[in-house]
Amino acid sequence: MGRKQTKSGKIRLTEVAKLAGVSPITASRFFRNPEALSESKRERVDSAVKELGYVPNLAARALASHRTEVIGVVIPSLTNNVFADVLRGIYDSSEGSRYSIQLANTRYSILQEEKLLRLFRAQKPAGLIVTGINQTAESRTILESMNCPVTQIMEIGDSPVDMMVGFSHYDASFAAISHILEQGHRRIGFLGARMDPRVQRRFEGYRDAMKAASLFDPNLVVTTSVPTTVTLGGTLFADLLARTAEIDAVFCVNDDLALGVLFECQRRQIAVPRDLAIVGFNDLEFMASAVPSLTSVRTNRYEMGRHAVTMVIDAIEGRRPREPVLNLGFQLMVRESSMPQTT
Amino acid sequence: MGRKQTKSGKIRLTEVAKLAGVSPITASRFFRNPEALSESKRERVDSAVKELGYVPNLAARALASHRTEVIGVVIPSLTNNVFADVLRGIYDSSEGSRYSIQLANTRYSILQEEKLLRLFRAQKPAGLIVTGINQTAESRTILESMNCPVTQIMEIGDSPVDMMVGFSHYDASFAAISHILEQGHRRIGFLGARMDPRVQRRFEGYRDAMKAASLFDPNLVVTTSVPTTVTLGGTLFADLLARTAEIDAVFCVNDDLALGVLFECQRRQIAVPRDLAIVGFNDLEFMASAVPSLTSVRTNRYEMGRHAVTMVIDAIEGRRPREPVLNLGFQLMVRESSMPQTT
DNA sequence: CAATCCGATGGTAGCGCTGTCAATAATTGT
DNA sequence: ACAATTATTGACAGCGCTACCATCGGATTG
Repeated sequence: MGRKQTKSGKIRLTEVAKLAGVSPITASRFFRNPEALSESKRERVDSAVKELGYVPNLAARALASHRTEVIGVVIPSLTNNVFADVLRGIYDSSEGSRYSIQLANTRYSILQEEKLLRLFRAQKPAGLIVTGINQTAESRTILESMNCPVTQIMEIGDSPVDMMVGFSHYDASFAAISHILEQGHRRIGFLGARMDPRVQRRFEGYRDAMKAASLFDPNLVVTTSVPTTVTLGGTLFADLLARTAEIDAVFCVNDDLALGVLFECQRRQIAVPRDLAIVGFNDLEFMASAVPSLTSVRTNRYEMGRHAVTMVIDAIEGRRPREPVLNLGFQLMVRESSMPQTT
Repeated sequence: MGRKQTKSGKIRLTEVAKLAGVSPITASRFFRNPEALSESKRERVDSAVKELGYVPNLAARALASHRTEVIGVVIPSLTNNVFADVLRGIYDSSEGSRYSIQLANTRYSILQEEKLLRLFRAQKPAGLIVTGINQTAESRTILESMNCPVTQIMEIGDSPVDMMVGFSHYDASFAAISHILEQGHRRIGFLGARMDPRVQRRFEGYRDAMKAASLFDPNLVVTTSVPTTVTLGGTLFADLLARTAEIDAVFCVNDDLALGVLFECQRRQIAVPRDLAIVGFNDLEFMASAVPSLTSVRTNRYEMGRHAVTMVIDAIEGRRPREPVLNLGFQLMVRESSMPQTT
């Protein structure tokens, strides 16, 4: 790391420049555009930086350049496992770049989102990653006025603000229901909690797949605006059973609910999959090791985070993608809970 | 929000001051120390700010004041549910304050931690929150040279760098084992994954409780450095069974492992709690709704996050706590998995 | 060989705010 | 009533960096 700054005090770019025998502005260019320097100067500055242990003052840089090296990330929840994976992808791929991540949590409130976006605008971020495609008109206006690359994540749709990485929740849900139907089930319940826009789209996939088979029945649908928990899965399932006794299968909008349903089945001695098939969504890790193992829809959350950051950074640096919308797809992970019963 | 800045361009503090009929420095003080202004000026500046929709330039502020309004947070994992709760507490209580959170992830590497702390030091944060008490000597030196309040979270110990919020993993674990022993179990297995310092301390609590009862046996201990998953819980349990057939109970260092053990028991037709008691750690939400419901040690993670931020902000603003170490304790949540069998 | 262009470098002038300290006004004590 | 004290306020001078434009050889061109 080179010799630490001694009593002399602050190491500024000027000091580096002096030691390297160049002008401060040349030293500055060393950081921002090293290719513009001649080989010799580049090396001289480089060794001066190391020698002095120089660390750039980000505030000064931001003030002078009217830009920051911050990528804002707006997500609706910190607790939801789904976002943990996305965040990991985001932090992993921001590491090693010059950009730092600034996280903000809307708690599923679009008004809070507006407020946060306004805050971000004031800080002039280099780029922005926002969750979903259902911003308010005002939020969209803010995003468009930001003058920086924006990536919407978690889902895809027409009319991106700028770029998008995600997958179709509708298609994923439709595929899951098709699979359940193929197993011969007719009465497929739908369990939904916190009906945010993406969950809403999963419902639409369910509804359309059921309607296509002429099997849609509103009595099969149980939803709530309450946030998801495992316990809630059991509760919703109990509600469903209370409403209609004949149930072949249950599609849960996420894996926590599915696990809750499994536990409730165990409590009620309902054999899975013999008496009831269960399918979840997201494919959290525990789904594979439950007994019976639980079918789910795998989504590429970590990759979503990684791509979002890469796309934003590329765009900041002028490398715009050919296609602004990146569909990461999904995979149906068929497991025991929805398979023809074995043994 | 007042009239937006029109074509006129940038709204600087100078513009606000002009409109309010005061000097720029007075307007500046309006933000940093409003009580120092006379009632009348304060109102005049306040309405000028609203009138113009003024937003302070944080970079300029940081450059001039040699400080930022950033609280750095260093955690070892983004995926671990435990930290999700802590983070929620942190973000919740930083909201509404002037401070913003800068998150960094060490991935359980103490070298990475050193590197991140060095990075933070360069940015002169207003305060810092770091996980655990096992920093390297170098990390401690960096922390001490930071010249800002530091709170260590997740556990407590002697010799805080500055402040601490957490609980004793040793005591919590000891209490859990004592409870299992009280149920009459003698052969209590220990299952541990990713043996980070806090998990290590849980092991020590287990070991000492077992030794006190003259029941400690190294064959009962199965650990790995692999990160925790539910599936891993099953695997470790299988390993334990392969090693010693006689097992009364299993203590898992976290709830994911405990759930994995439960699933493995279901696979092997081992009745819980009749044939085996299971106790986890953290008390994640699903523990209460598993079948049978699973005993765990509840920790106050959200509160830990909240307190950490509050303590740091208070310290930044000169309100130092009387006691630098805050013990948030734990509660043993006794459930079916460790109770005398019913029915 | 002058005209042109280009890559590499430097000088000047702030970016928008606050630390420091001095200056002024208001208040108090004796 | 007058000095001493305490609240308010302001002037000045940067903080450390980069945008912008100017400069200056040297390569390219017809």
